[in-house]
Amino acid sequence: METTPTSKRKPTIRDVAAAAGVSRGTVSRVINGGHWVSPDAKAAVDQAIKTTGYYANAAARSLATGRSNSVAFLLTEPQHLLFADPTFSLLLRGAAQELSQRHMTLVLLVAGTPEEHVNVAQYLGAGHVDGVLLISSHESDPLLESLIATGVPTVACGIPLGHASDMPTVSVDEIVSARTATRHLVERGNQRIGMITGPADTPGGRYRLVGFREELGDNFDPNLVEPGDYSMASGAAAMAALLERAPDIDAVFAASDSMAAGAVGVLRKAGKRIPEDVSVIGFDDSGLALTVEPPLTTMRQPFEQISSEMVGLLLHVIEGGTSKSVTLPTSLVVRDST
Amino acid sequence: METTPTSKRKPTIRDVAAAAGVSRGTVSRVINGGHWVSPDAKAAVDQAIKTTGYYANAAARSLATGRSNSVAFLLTEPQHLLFADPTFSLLLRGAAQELSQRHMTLVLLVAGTPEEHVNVAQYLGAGHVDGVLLISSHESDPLLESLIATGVPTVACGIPLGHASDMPTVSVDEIVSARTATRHLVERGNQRIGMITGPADTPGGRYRLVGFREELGDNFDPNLVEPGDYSMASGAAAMAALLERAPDIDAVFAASDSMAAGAVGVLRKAGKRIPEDVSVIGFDDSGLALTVEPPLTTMRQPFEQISSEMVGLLLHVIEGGTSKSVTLPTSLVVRDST
DNA sequence: GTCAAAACTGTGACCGGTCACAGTTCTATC
DNA sequence: GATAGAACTGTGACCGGTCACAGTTTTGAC
Repeated sequence: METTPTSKRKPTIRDVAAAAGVSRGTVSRVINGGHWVSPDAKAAVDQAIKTTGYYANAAARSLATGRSNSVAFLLTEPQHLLFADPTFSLLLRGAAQELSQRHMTLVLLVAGTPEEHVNVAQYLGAGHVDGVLLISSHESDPLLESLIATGVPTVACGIPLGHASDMPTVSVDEIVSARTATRHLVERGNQRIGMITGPADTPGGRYRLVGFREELGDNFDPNLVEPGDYSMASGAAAMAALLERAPDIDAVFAASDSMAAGAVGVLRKAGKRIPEDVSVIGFDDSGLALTVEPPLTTMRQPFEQISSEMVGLLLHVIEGGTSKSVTLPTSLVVRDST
Repeated sequence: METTPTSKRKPTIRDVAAAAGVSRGTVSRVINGGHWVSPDAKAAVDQAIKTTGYYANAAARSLATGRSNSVAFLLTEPQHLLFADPTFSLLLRGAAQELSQRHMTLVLLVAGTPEEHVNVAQYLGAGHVDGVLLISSHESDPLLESLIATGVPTVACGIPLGHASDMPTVSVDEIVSARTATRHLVERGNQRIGMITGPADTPGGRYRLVGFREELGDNFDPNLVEPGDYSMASGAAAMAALLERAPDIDAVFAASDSMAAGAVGVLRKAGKRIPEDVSVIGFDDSGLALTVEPPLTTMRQPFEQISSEMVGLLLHVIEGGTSKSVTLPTSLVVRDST
């Protein structure tokens, strides 16, 4: 302990007030924008803050104001899927950035196991955060109920199945996007088009399949549909199943880039050339798309915009504004896999 | 608004006390373990908590106890590198899991830009978290100084250059690991072994090169070393540079799997077969290693253990315990790229 | 020179918990 | 049946801010 300048307890607003020769109230005013305080007083306080090394105590402030200036980024996936999906990372990065610009903090909450569910419910109930960014939600998720019950402001990414109108959402038009992807394959002349879907209890899992089916119309063959869970491994497994059931398959639409990447691996091992023998299109444009050989054609989701819109909406609701939902467009990115 | 049970303000400990017919103190005791309270009183309080829907207010508790029951997961990389590196995700997941088991919360802080640096310093200064998990630190990082200055308990991942003894750390033996990787290539009979290093101002960037050089001894050729920044793109660029400078290169050791993956892409495009023409070994075993074709031989870092040790050490320091550092072993995982 | 409004400042109450301490009841022991 | 100690309970002070309000000074218009 050669250096012991940390010996004393942290300075409080009273210490600063004393040092500056003013009252607590004046110091508080300076901290919060400095309106209605004389230049002299402000200068003295600024100086005192510097010399004392003062930081406003977060807990005390929260207690007094009822605001915490932080929001939760809530993931409800089982752990092993969480970070496998680059989608989350993109949203996380975007949200963190957007929030930090507004001097708010992102608290990452993971509610994978039932045990964690109660932890999280407790945490949110304790008023630890001002709002919640709900990232992935499966149908009839119990957490959704308790979120609605506690009344904490929430914005969902994608429209939670069964709770379409319970909270503001930011989403892409799944059906239109899926139709665009499917049409792209049709226009390329593919005849036997398969699909690897996401879980049926997620909006992306359900509605991308709807779009796929709608676009194919009479050519839709339920035998060419295989479910996955968005992970690369599940994409590989699904592709293997499809290949076995329908060796003549000449194109596949995967509901995520990860699954598309898994599918590509299987196809290559099976001796198929991409796109000559089988075309592959993914969904997300998650950065992974470029690392696959060949680079994936995919439906680009505007993640930057999604996270920024989510934060914007959430803050608006927190401030007491009325809630509304936003739908953003996707775009087809053609690369070498089709 | 068909259901409006959320109308009234949240119940406080006083409401619970009143409902249970006991005092605030007794309620507080029940919440915190229930010692020294009669079974009758405890039952009444438990019941009252349920009927009122009470949750202890986090801010009030923090203010009174001086603890926040949350720790920061602090990243200091520029944004674009952050989530490209799967390493972070692994550590994040591990830490979140470990903390949630102890009913603590993980707060993700990103300090990429200088502006974010001051935000973060402020946040930490405000006592918002009980401790900090410092993930990636470049030499002479200003944030490091302010961390040390504010005296907030911190545990670093990897030994921060220039601050070796200023805080507890959890790390792997970089030099030994790099020697093991290099020896593997030598034992395979490779003669012209190159290396793609990490940034020289990070411990992994510096010491993995040291190990590489030590192991090669007189066979070390500085011409076969090219720096990267751990990203896939930088790995590709470095590999291209090496290939141009030394077309006879027959093996390459990359300081991360991401860079190895980038290198593999370039090698394949250059018509090199892996491992017949050029062997590639990575570092991390980050999950990416398995997605590369061929699957990467790599040095496995025990991320699960690293994050769990970090959390353990940090909590120990927070509780006032003495600090110590931990070094964990890596292991060679041989796959098809060597 | 008067007076009202604007600009500035200080004070006490309050946010919702925890904690130390004092007070009460219950048990066990001699 | 007195007494010590353990088990249990309630009270007031306190954590460190914010806020409403009251009080003081300055400004400007007539």
